[in-house]
Amino acid sequence: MNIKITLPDNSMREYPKGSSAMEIAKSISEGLARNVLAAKVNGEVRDLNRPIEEDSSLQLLTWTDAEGKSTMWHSSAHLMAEALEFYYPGIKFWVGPPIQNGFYYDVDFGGQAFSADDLKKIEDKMAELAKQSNAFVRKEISKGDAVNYFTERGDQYKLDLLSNLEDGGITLYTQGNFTDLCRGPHIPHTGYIKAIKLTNVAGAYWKNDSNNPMLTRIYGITFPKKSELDEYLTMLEEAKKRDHRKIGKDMEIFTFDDDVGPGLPLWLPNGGVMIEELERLAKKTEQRAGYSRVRTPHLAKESMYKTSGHLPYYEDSMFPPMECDGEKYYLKAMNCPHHHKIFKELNPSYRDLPIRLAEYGTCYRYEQSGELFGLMRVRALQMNDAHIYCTKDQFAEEFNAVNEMYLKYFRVFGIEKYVMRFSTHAPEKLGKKYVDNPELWKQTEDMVRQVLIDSNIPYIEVPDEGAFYGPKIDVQVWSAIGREFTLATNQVDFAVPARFGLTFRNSNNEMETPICIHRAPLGTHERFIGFLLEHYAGNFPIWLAPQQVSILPISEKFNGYAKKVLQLLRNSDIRGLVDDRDEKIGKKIRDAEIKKVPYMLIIGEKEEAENAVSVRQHGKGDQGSLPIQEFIDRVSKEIQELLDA
RNA sequence: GCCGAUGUAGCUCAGCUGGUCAGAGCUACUGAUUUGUAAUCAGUAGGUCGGGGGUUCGAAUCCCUCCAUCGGCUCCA
Repeated sequence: MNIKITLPDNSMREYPKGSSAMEIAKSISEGLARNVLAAKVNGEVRDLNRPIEEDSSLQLLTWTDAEGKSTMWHSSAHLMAEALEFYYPGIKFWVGPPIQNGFYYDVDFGGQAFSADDLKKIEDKMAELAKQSNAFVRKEISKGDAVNYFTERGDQYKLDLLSNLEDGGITLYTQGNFTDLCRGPHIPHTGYIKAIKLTNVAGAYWKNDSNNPMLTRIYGITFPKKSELDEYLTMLEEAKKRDHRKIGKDMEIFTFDDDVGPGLPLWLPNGGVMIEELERLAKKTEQRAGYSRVRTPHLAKESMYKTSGHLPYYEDSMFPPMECDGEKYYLKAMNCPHHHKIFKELNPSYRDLPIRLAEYGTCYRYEQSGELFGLMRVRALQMNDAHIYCTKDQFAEEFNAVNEMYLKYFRVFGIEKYVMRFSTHAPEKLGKKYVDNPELWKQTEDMVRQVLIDSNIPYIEVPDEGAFYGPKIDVQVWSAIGREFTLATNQVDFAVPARFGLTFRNSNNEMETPICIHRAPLGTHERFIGFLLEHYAGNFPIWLAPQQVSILPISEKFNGYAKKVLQLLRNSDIRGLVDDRDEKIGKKIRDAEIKKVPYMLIIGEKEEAENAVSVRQHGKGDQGSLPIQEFIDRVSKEIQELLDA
């Protein structure tokens, strides 16, 4: 009897019932059969050698398919487990999934020491086992037999997994001397794994719960070709060079100091310039969009955070309070309550709405010490914050305008890869995790969703991740080295204004509670500049570059003219420096290139005589000579165009 | 906070199992040189080897502890 197999190109072929995907691959081409790792049968990824019993659609997965990679990495995790068990008999395994780059396995070493120094011998053992081309053998087993098997081995972890599995469809996989409870699928045999790198070892809580004991998590990655591993390692090296902590140090953007404290960044002069430029951009953009700027203190009394409802939920993330005149004061971890107080003072009528209060507010959050990470996770942060108070009728338009602002910023910064993470509520948790107002949840979520759809913004919807007071959108971006960041956040709040008793007088002369939109398109200076450092690898667009022009006199004789040029640049708000060291021009150029200064002006006898400058552009080389004023006009125009994107 | 690792001049790093181990390059400073598109030469200066305690005749090197950083976990802008 034959079955019909439909391939991705919609062609159909007939095979005897019970043919395996591998046999089908061989029938198509030898080359394909050599490269195929797993098969997608009717949408389910499966082992290649499992017989196919009915008419099916079939996709043969290779290394170029994400699912092909995952299958290989999952199998690699098993291979690693086998190597680990060889050296550390009796250790217990939790789970070993494939991840974005490679795989890990969580291991309980039962008190035996294991460190990064031991990775090499495991790698070598894995290579040895891979060469044996041991088949991954799938075996269906009843739940009872499985429980017996793992009880006998005293494996509480696999028993825990089993307790959540239904009888039927439970499978074991064995390769060489290692057997694991596993749903599969796997590659046919270990010989497919040609290059192995165990990247690091770390602790991880069992079931990701910090109340549970820690297991040892070992990360690794494998490839079907040695050359691909080399490429991957080179890529990691490159990523290291773009790390914002390294660039930030090299370019003197920021630093930390033991005496100041962990997570409290000091912005060096170059970082100060970037902050000034970002704030200038934000203020201008917000001014045009009808925002009002306010300023609020860095602390407030305990009572305000009780009113806002932040204290009970947020106390652990706030710095401990300071006692003063018999009162407790907290450093602010968010600007919202202060802004709410301002709204209240304004006592507006519906004719005054929307009211948009903006502030680059400084907040302090007591992040756990292990969470601090360069500029990305800090304890003092300045947020591009604003709160928009509007009526229900105004909400969609206001929300859309906020989105437009996000998109403008993405253009200015050349951010092409982004996703909006739209977090909604979970109906069954109304009244617990979420404010109990189903109509408003539905209404605001529908409006937000519609704005996202209308503006054609890529987004993913995540249920049960909203704030307690409303749905929110987090902007996910990816830095050039592939690190994912939540850059900015945008939240709808229909609850806290009520807690503060915020009202406006509507057209019927009744008091009504406004909806509040929290938004911070540029996130915080800390995280945003951290992101920009990696995004641009320090090669900032000229408007943002701490130093825009380096003036390089050929010899000391021209230092005077160089200073004159510098003053002209400064008069036109262009940031420059004269390199008047007693060095040769080649050296000065080299140093300016390394510092990634966008423009270098080489100045000698000819330039001084002609009131000109010789322009060299970073990364592009000699651009010829220009009259000074022409250069200034060109730079000013370039800056304007970048900001008007 | 938890698991693991690391911490030597402003920067990048040597310094193996305790005894000329306090070093190199870059930077900075001084002098010579006065230079045309990615490194001129020479000299000088710089560190109680993260802090504190201990073991030892002797510790950057071994032990304890604290701090910070890094890789993860948890958490998040």
